[in-house]
Amino acid sequence: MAPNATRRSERSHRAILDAALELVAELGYPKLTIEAIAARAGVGKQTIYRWWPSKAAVLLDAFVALGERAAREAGGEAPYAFPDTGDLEADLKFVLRATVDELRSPTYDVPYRALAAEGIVNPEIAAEFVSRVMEPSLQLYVERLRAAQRAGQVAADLDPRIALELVTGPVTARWLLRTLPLSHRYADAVVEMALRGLSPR
Amino acid sequence: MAPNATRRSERSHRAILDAALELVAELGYPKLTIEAIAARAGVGKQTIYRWWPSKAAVLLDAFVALGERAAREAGGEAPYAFPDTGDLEADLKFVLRATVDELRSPTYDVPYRALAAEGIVNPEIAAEFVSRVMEPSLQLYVERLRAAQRAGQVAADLDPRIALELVTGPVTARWLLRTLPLSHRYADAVVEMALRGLSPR
Amino acid sequence: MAPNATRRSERSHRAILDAALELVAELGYPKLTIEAIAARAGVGKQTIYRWWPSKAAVLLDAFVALGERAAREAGGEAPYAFPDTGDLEADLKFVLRATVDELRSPTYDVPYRALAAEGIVNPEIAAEFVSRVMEPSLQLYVERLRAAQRAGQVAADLDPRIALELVTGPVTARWLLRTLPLSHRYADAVVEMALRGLSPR
Amino acid sequence: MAPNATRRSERSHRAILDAALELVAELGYPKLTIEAIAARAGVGKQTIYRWWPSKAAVLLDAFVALGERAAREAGGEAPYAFPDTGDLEADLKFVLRATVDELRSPTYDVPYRALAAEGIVNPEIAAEFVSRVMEPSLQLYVERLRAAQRAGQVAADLDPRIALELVTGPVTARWLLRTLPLSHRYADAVVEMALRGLSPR
DNA sequence: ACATAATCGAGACGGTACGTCAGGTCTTTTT
DNA sequence: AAAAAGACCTGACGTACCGTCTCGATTATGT
Repeated sequence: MAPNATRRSERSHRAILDAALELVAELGYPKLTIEAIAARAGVGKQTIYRWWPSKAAVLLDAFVALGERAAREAGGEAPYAFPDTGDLEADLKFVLRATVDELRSPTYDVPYRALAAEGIVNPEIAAEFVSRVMEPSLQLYVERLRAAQRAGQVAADLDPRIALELVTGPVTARWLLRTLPLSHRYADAVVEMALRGLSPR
Repeated sequence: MAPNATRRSERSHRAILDAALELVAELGYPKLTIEAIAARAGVGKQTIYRWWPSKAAVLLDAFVALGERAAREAGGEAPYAFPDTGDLEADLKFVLRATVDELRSPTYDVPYRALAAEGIVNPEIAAEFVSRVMEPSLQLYVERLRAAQRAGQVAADLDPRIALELVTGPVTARWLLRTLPLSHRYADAVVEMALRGLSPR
Repeated sequence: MAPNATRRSERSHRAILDAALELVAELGYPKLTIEAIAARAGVGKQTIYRWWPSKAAVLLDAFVALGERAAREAGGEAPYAFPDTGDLEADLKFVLRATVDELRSPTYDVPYRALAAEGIVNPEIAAEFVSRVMEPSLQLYVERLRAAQRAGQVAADLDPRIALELVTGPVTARWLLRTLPLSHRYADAVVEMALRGLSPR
Repeated sequence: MAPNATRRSERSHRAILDAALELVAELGYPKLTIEAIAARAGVGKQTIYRWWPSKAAVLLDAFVALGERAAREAGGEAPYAFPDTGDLEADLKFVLRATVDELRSPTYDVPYRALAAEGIVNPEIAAEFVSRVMEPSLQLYVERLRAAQRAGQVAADLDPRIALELVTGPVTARWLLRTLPLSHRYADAVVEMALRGLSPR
């Protein structure tokens, strides 16, 4: 029943992930089909069904692989580093602007959205998506915020895991629901408000 | 070409919306089909295609109608009022806790998620969803925040349309991506952090 | 469940039967597929599955329709007449030679064989095949033999339903199993032996 | 290319033939698959493809082996003897009744039919089937009929190869096409008619 | 009051993709 | 060298829905 992973064809594996990303970009997620992925990858449908339960699972693997490849190509040493210049506001703005850029780049936007949409409706995919895509970067926020707490730049009694959402939540929500467009200006405004709070000083 | 809305069968219209909500709750959005809606509503498929372009559009109408019905049954006069007790923090917590409750009730959760998921991938639905479902309630935040600014409880130079997202964004993001569970405690923490900011005072 | 036959598309019906006969001639029965029939007929697969349970059933209908068409084109009055010149031996030879010709003509041979083969392994098809294709012609033998009994040319105590098989059985068996080739000479020999018997007179 | 038969595993060979017969009895010929045979025989698929070109070929070998085994178990010396009591009619009835019994026994019926069906549509299998299964027994008829001719019980000018078909053809045809059921009574009637002929004496 | 035209329920149709099965080839490891 | 195991590409299966279309049957005015 369970296939023997040691005999898996690495050639086909790669081709499937590549085809999935290409096709989701060309057609959009709803028109992405397993049949088309198989055809584009030059692979039998069964080879996809043998290793993945759904098109969402394929796309998730493809997206994670894309991230890994990008990381490998970019900085060799510090793949997912969060800057720490000592200036928390500047660091948060830098990262949040980078996030906005990523969310607006077509390479990431389409599969990212697709996986988010699938996850909204499909808890298993959501769990995988969160643990493999979201959490690793969120964890970097936690670490940076803890450093800021140690430096006295963030109130010591705050839960950093919640604090981070004050910064990322607004951007994520805007991006997903398209209530209003994302911009660097918006990222900056969110960081400033989050740090200073709404109440006047 | 364009059907004459005055001749529309109100009976069928209602039956379709009801069937859509029932079925999305029973089967989940991906397994919801126009054919099943038609069968459950005792209606020809064409009657659905005549009035709606997609299952998402049907569900959106059904969901809006559900909201209107609920509002009609609840408070007769002020359907979507935002409390203003003078205590901004209390008012925000009250509303945000209510939002959390709504997002966790199965009646709302399933179709709400479905529409959000569709919107993520389908800009037209997103636009309709935002303008008919999201914006009306967000606008209430804007008004309440403006009142708070007049009362000197919120910094006067802040854009209330962005400020509100500091409060709602984290909740929306958690709900959509299921990073961590929603709770009243979380709602309170978000309001407190948003008002006071992360930096120590 | 059961489709409404009054709404059936006569256009598609014909196209399917025609395509089935064409394709079985081109590819042979084992390579005949419902998918190919649908494609050739310009029809959705479901339209075939709606009206027939299997490719054998399609082919059976197609073959019967072919026979009816041929009969309509040939003699308008007596579609399946058995000659009665008074000379039983001559009449039997005439009919058996015609049978041999038919069995050797590619138009009939391929689908005929296919249906026989399917029937051998599939009793439902066999029953339909026998009642719709075989029995009508065998019944003509019965009538002719009864006439011959009345005329004193065939022993009165013989069961004509069995007697006929003495004539047709050898031809059918040779044709199906391909033990030896069919020919007019063989047809004549069978008729002569059947009438006179193997024992010397 | 051509495998070396001396290194062939007799164990696997037997297991494959046994599995083929078991499975064709359980599932019927159309649902018999090479994969199932391999699984049942505890054998790799390639081991089947190495030695046989098709499932029909496997089944043919299995069926022949079955016959040989039965013959070995039954009479040791004269495996396929045709009785010659001097009474041709009795001898033919005896053999034809035995044939009817065999054709009605499930052990033989299913694979026999399967091979016949395959042969009808596939001339190569037909040729092998005829030469290995049919002809050996038909040859016995030829010899018996020749003896009868020498004894003056059969007209000397008849071709025994055709004469035999007058007896076996009707039975074979009935069996294959299932026009009417086989029985000892039917076998007897056929023998009587074949010997005496249809014409009155 | 009735003719008439649009809507309605029903569902057949040409399609596309589904997820599964098996065919026949190929490769890896074991005997 | 052959065998057991099974991954692979291929192609067909039979099913589910899509969105379009054609049918009477049923409203629901607008003359």
